[in-house]
Amino acid sequence: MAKIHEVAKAAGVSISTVSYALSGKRPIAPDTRRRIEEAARELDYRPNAGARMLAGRRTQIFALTEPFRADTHAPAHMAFVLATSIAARRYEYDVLLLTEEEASAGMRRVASSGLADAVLVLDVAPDDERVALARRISVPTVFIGVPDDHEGLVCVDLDFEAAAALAVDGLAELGHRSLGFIGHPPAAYERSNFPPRVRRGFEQRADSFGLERAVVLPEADGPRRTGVRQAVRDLVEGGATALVLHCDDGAHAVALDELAALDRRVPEDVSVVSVGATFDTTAFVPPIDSVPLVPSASCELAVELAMRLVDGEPVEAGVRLIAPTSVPHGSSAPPPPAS
Amino acid sequence: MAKIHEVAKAAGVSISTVSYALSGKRPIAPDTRRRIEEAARELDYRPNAGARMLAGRRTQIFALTEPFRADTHAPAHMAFVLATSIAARRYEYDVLLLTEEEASAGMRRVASSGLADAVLVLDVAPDDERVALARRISVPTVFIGVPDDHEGLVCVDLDFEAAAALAVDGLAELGHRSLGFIGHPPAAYERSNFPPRVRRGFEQRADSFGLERAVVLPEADGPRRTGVRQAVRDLVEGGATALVLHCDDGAHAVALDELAALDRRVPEDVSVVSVGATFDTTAFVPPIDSVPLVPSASCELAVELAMRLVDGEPVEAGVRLIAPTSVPHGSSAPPPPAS
DNA sequence: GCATCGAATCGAAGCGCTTCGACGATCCGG
DNA sequence: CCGGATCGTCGAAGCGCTTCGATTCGATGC
Repeated sequence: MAKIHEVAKAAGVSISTVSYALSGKRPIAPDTRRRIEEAARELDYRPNAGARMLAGRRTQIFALTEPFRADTHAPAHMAFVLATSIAARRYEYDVLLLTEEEASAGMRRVASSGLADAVLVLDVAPDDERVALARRISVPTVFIGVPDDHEGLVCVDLDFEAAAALAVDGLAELGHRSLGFIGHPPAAYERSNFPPRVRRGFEQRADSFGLERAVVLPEADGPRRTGVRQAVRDLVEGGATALVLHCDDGAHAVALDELAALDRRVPEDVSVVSVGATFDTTAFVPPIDSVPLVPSASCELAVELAMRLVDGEPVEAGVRLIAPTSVPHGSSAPPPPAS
Repeated sequence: MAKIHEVAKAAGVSISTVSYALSGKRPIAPDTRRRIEEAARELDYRPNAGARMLAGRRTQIFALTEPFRADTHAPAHMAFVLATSIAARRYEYDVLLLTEEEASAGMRRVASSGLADAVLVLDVAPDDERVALARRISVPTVFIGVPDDHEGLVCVDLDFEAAAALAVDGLAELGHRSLGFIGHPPAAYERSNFPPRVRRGFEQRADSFGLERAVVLPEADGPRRTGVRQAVRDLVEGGATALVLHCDDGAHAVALDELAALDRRVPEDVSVVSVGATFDTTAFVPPIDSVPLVPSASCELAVELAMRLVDGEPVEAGVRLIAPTSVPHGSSAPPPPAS
């Protein structure tokens, strides 16, 4: 743990010159800068974090609040945490993780102790308590997800409605007239902000095309997933020629398994499209068309906005919706000729 | 963001008195302390993190390095991160998350900038590069997991060998003479430190009882998990009357499904015991006996050791293995009478 | 040849806290 | 009733850095 003073001595300059050389905030003669950089490298010098925070009024830390509730879908959440942390590092920021009840209490604590320059909010609930908190604290806050009441907040998210609509578009274009939708368990529609948006997007776009549509939200009924199997059967037997899936990877696998059990080929007999998946839909048999939820897209934008706020640049409050893209893998085709 | 100076003025004392009253490091008259606490509460005062770090030589931060590799089993890793963060909060510590390549680079960075008081290492590989790093940096480091070369390191982990042995004990006592073992995919035995330990524990204990045993490490072959199904069939048809499972929850579910498909009842025809599971084995049908891996146990011990190191108390280097416990749920029984 | 200017560097003042040593007041024993 | 503990409180010295204003020096213009 070398100190700036030692670097200064080694390079034969004053400590302020070292500081300016390393931060680049004032011009330094090329030769001097070289000597300083070399000394710093040799001593493995890094500015002391505490001193830097105190003097520089920057902590270089983002607080990431992510409740990690017991029933959360771990892989997706992990993907967001990872994506945020990678995006933050691009700006030389570290990520402080606030989980569970600390997601709120920690947010307050971190804000009033000045431990973080900004707060990023993940796993947003429709009536999230962190919304009120965000309005109260003086630390810039960015939501990755859209709470019901988002007045005055900065929010970033995939345009889930458009994503579902995009899936419907593709199927309608292929000639499908009757679509089935398999969603998350009903509880997810209370707890999370996005499942209702996907459902709405599906329903509204299907309606606008005058398509028949049916929505099933199977319960999470243990590892056998009988709910999902039943849903597939009901939808297919009800005449759906295409399924739109917005559920976890296990449910995807089970749905495909059930289609196979029913002797329906994908895509010849039934088309399948996944919406809002964070996992790899090419790992299924067959690979599934996807309108994915890309964590890095949301997180990078969120981090960029957070940086702008930290830098005091003007950032308009409001919801930034990221346009979805469709990634085909051959799991949709025209419907079979009516039997 | 009130400052200590404002609290002092509000309470009519000097700032050092405020500091001592709030930290409890010197006796303060009860009445004075009350006034100070009240003022602090009213102003929502929290010591500035940077100033505290600088003056107090404590950052109140643990760095948690967790690579989060793409192929890691998200739920288990999330459970460890969560457990660590909860354990840390008990000591008023926050957790800084270092993922991916930052797991190593960040460890170095954090150590030399004094951003964290200690480093906790998760998802330990047998030949983990963080081992060398840990020896080089001056920040106390605790491993949750046991790398091959752990000379001089402080490591904490479940005693996986004993866990597998415990499962074998139970089955042997019930009279089973032939055991099957379903493990993780072969790659996991290179990448992670604990699968080989479970396997070894199983084999050695089975051998010491003179039991027949067979080990299968099914490939992760996509959502259909045909490898696991095949493994179950092979083992059962090979005469195993009990299965020891050390694999992810999906494989558990598939294994049970396959047993049902084979018309083998659990536990009447085949006993099933899970080893090292972080998930809830009572969610299966039927609920499965478990010798679980309890993240909070490892993480709490790790955090306690880290605290001792931070406090300069003597901590002996070495591996601390946590004794396993068996949690029966009715999925094992005596083997069926020989047919 | 002298005032002027810009570039490069330096010194010193904090940032907000913890902690050390000191000090006044109160208490006790003798 | 005085000397010495003891208790509670205070002032001031840092912690290691950033940043502001000042200074130095060679180059430039007139």
